[in-house]
Amino acid sequence: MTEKTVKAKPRGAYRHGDLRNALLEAALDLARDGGPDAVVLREVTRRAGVVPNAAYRHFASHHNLVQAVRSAIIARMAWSIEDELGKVDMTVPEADVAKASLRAVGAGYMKFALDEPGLFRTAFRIRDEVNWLPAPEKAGHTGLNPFQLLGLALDRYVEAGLMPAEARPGAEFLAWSTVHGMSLLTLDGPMAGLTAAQRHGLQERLLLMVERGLSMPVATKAKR
Amino acid sequence: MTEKTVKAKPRGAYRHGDLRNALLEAALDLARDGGPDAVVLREVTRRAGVVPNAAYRHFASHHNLVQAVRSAIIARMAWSIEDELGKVDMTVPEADVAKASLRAVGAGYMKFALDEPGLFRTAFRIRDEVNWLPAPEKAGHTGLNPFQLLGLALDRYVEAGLMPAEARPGAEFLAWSTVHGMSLLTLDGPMAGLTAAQRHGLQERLLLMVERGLSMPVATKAKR
DNA sequence: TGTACATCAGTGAACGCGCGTTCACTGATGTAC
DNA sequence: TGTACATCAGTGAACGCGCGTTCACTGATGTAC
Repeated sequence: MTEKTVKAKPRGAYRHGDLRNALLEAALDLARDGGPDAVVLREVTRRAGVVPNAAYRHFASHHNLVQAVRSAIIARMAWSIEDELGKVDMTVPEADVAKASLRAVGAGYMKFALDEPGLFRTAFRIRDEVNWLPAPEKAGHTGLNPFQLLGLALDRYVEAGLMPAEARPGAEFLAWSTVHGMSLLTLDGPMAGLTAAQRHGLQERLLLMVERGLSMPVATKAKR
Repeated sequence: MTEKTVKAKPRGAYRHGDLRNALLEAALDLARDGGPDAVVLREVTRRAGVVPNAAYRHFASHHNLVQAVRSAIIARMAWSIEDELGKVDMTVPEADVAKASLRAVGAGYMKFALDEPGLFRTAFRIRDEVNWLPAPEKAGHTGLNPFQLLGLALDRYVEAGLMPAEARPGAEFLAWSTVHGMSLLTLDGPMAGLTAAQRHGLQERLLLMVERGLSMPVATKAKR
């Protein structure tokens, strides 16, 4: 099989056509199966059926490739959230829409983590260098990234009168912390051994906790 | 400096005496400065002034060493939590003690993450293989590990009547998720850019959110 | 419509690197007599 | 108290590995005339 390498190489392989995307796709496959450490430049090119240094026509370095992978993963996470948001019944009263929207964001986030543990781990092992600024390659179909989708849901909370306006700044971090933490504890931590039913129960309680927590007034003494 | 390697090698280096601990200490230093990827067997032995394979007298493999490092880190995290618990005023009413205890656990956890980012990342990148069972090498001065300390604080919650007994099971995961998530967002995520004051404000709100969230009754429909 | 040419995506070979791990060894130490 | 000996912690040398990255190249493709 490996002895006839010449055969394996399609002769018309010059001008791949869409190598950049092929590399990115291969890298995502590796991340999906093996997490961040599996995203190895040489293996990526191997999968794309190309010589290792060919990657340098499209990515300045391995590090560069990995950052692109990360962005692609964040975009997919946005899809997952958008999926859940799409299920929200918009015909109910404003406050219920707001609650359901926030839940959808949290649920979509955790769903993505559980469905794609390799991708999730990859996205969060690697530090984002562009300081979490909005960028098109991280956005979902709506053009918004997960952080922005969360922000929107929280805005609805305020508009619906569910959250005091002065509690709005920073609320993303409270909400995000909880679902992010639970995702990680489920993937690699002490929650890994739970059944799906137990997990769902806890997710439910967690989202309810956030719902209530956000409605509370901000303590003034916190200003110090 | 490096030319006279002979000089650098203390002649009486046979029988190091406490090499296992020296290796562990060196590995912790590496983890502290460089995170999980910095815990490299050869560098660990270099720091201990010993030849690479000497490590194999004390650890079966690199992986084994890393697990030992992980346990040591968890123990230190327990110390940090115990520190905070030690500050709790025990003369106040039971309910206030319970609240303060839970806060102390959360605060100690986040404090450790921020004070020792390298150690924190190391402990949570590596999957625990023994399924999070209590083990002496992960315990703090009280003989309890962080998870157990959290459990105790929650027990007090129930005893003080702050939490319905049926909400107790799994409550660790709700509480842990929040502080774990915030720790990570602060270290490597979008909260990295915040000022210390902003961080403290959010930590405060987060702990308050947990406090309230735990007091709520468990929805029966969650049983499905 | 046909030919000459510049472009530049992918090739082929090689590099230096540090890693984890193995093997047979040596000689300081503690123990038994 | 002194000698013989077994133990075993640390040595020295070597291994194979896959990695990211570099260099000079080649030849299919699109463009200009």
